[in-house]
Amino acid sequence: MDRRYDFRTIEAKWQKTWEDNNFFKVYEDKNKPKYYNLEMFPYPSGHLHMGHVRNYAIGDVVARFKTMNGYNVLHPMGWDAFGLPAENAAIRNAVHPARWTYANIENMKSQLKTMGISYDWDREVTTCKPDYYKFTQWMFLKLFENNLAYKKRSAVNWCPSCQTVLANEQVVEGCCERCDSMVEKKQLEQWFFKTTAYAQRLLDDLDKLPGWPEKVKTMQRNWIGRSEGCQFSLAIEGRAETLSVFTTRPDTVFGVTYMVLAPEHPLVEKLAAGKAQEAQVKAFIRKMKATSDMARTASDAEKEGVFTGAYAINPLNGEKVPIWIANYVLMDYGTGAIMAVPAHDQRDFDFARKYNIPIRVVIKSPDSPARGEEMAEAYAGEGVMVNSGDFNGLDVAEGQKRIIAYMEKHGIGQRTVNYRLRDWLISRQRYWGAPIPIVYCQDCGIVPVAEKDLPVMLPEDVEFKPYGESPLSYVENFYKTSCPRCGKEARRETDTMDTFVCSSWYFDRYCSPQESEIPFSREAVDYWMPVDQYIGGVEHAILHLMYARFFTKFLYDINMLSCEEPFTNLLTQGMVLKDGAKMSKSKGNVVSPEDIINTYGADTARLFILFASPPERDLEWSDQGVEGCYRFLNRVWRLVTAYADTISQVNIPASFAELDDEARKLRFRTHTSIKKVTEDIAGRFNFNTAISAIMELSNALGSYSDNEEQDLPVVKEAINTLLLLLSPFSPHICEELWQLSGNKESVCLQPWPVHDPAALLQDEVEIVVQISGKVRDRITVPAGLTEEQLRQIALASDKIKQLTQDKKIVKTIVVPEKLVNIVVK
RNA sequence: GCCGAUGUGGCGGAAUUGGCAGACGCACCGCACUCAAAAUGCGGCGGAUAACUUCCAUGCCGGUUCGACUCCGGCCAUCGGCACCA
Repeated sequence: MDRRYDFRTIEAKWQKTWEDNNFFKVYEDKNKPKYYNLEMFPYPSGHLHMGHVRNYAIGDVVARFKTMNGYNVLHPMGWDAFGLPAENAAIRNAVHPARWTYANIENMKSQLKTMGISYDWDREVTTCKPDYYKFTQWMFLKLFENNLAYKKRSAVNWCPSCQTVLANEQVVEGCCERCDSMVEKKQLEQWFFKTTAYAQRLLDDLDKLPGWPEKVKTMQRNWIGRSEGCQFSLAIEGRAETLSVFTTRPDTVFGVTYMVLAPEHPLVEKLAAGKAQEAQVKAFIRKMKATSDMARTASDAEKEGVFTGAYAINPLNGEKVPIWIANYVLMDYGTGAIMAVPAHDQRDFDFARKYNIPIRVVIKSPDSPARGEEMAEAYAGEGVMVNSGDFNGLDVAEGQKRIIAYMEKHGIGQRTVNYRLRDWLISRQRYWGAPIPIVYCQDCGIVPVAEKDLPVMLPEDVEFKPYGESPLSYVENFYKTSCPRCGKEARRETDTMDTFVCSSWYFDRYCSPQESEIPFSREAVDYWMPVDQYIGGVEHAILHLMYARFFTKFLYDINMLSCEEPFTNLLTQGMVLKDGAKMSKSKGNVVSPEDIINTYGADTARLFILFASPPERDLEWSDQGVEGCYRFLNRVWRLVTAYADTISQVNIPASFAELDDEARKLRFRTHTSIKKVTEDIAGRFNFNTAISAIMELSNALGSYSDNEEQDLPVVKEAINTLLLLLSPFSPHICEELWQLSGNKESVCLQPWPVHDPAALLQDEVEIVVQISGKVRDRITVPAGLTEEQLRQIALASDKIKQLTQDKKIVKTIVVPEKLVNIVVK
């Protein structure tokens, strides 16, 4: 047989075979253990990039490996198809977002198919199709029904370039996550999902996810930002209103020397009204409005503020303290007001020094100054309370408890927990998204669309230009409707939903994607969910992964799901870099997957991307590395085709009797490779080392030259093993070679090989002899010797004798099968 | 500033439980095949040294240990996340 490795023909052939025979179609099968393997579905930008290739190559190895190990594997793919790029492209190229999106999906799907991934395409989910977004809207209605979707007017993040509002999670360092424009604050009435109602569970249940990277859990914990303390009220001198503040340090309440409100605080104007400071206060508010959030919240920003002219009364000591407003207090955390304790809070300290406000020490430790004037910085450490009336002498922890108890007893305040997490702002003033199923009626107010009337169809004939309002608000036959409750003329909500809503439940839909009356069947999700292995980029650590967890908990609560967490194990893959930087058009360092697949084939592309580094680490793209993997597959091709005819006539016996040295060495390599590859894939996803073990097997086969007839079963076993082990990585070439060497059934339907422990036994092992930890000799000995025997052999070695002759042997350490260490003096 | 990760040849990386540092691949060098080149095959490849089976070497300094890339303490650098969160 003398054919060269024609990857083009081979890959097309096997992709067709798999497809024609529905190889990857799965059904619920109670007789097999299930395995739900999921890669994050892509946004259909039109082209596959290397990050996708890496993501899906990793996923496919896991899927094929699990299938060969007897699992019933669900491995679906779909499209996160709503979103801004489609709309922007529509505006730029005068093409409808739907057409643009569907064309992209078609293109990416065919690119994906050339990768040869084992997807069950019958389960394909496309979030912009009415049969899907019908149920995204259904989710909204359920949340609304359960008081978890609400509308409110507040200061929201506005991206002037995207012309829409953004959720908190979508603002990165004050800029829009998508387009990097500086985000502005706007007062708008918007729809929110009450994620804060789930803050504690989202936090607690992270502990139930041992299969998640610590890094991601930490990021979510920080994002949720739980802090314990108390909230209490202060009277305002000469007014009926009270001022409410949150603090984590109630033990320092006797150290309060002033109060601070956020400039946006609703009380500010009232407090300053008629005071000498009124003009100053108004000017400061104006200035803050003009300052971007980014500039204002930068930690190195200079603290500034003004006195309002009003005073509050400290409820614990009756003291009158001035109320200021300052840039360093934010309206959207806590109550938008703080008690300031300059002696024990660095921010308050900086501010007090600048404006000559007294600094009073109330926590004293042996190594902290006793007087405010002596302090160089605030003291936030442990100590005992001083200058605190009846509470003097208590330590920080005890003081906090006692102060809170006192406040609760006297109705001043209570213990509270505050979260940094905000509710999820889900309305978007854009066209290409799922319409929010709500109607506004003059008489009935906010009325949800009836379930039977879903989906609220996105109209097609629309002018897309964003004017800061949803394009739907200009489409009369969309917004004009009748009230679902009273039937009178009413107006539809014209905002659409954040696309993260769509991606918060798609993994449930994959379980039964054909359902038309319900979002998913209970039976199907009970069989498949939760996802056993989820794979995707770490950039979703907070956004998507927290929203999906929120949805899952909600669906559990309304008895739609039996699991409370959607993803049991999470693998966050690293980025694909070129010349040390993320591939991007602007840097001109993009390598196109299409080119690579055309030049070397999908098997090579997949192999390289898995070989170049472990999946969680960033991967440096190397054209020469790709070349090396291509060479390796060519070597495998030559090796196997050279043997194919011979071994197709050979049977592998149930047990191997007498083998000569060469054959035994080859069997040893075959079985160590099985063991290594299995452990590397199953145990720790180290595909790079799994591939090197496969290469070692191939090298061993290559240098095996002793072709006696009676040893051919050993060769056949080695070749079969090589193909089986390599098949999850580079499936097409393995299918072809598997067939060429006389096998009838597809390689990917074979059971995963199991190593034979007997083949791993060696008659001889090399042990290292050290003197005081330095290698001084190597001796080949029979396997299985006792410690004492090894010690004697080591001491008997000429070299060791010579090196130890005038030394005193203090002790010897023996590690069986490995080493002897002789400690001398 | 806080939290987390990472740091090993010319390069990507390996060493899984404290036991031979550098597996596997790339690059490079030599040889074979060839008129020649490519492809392929064989061999070499951390540094020092004339040489060795000698010494040095896993970011830096120190410690524990018979033995440390691995454990402990202190630093440095790079990357990522959070950042006036009261």
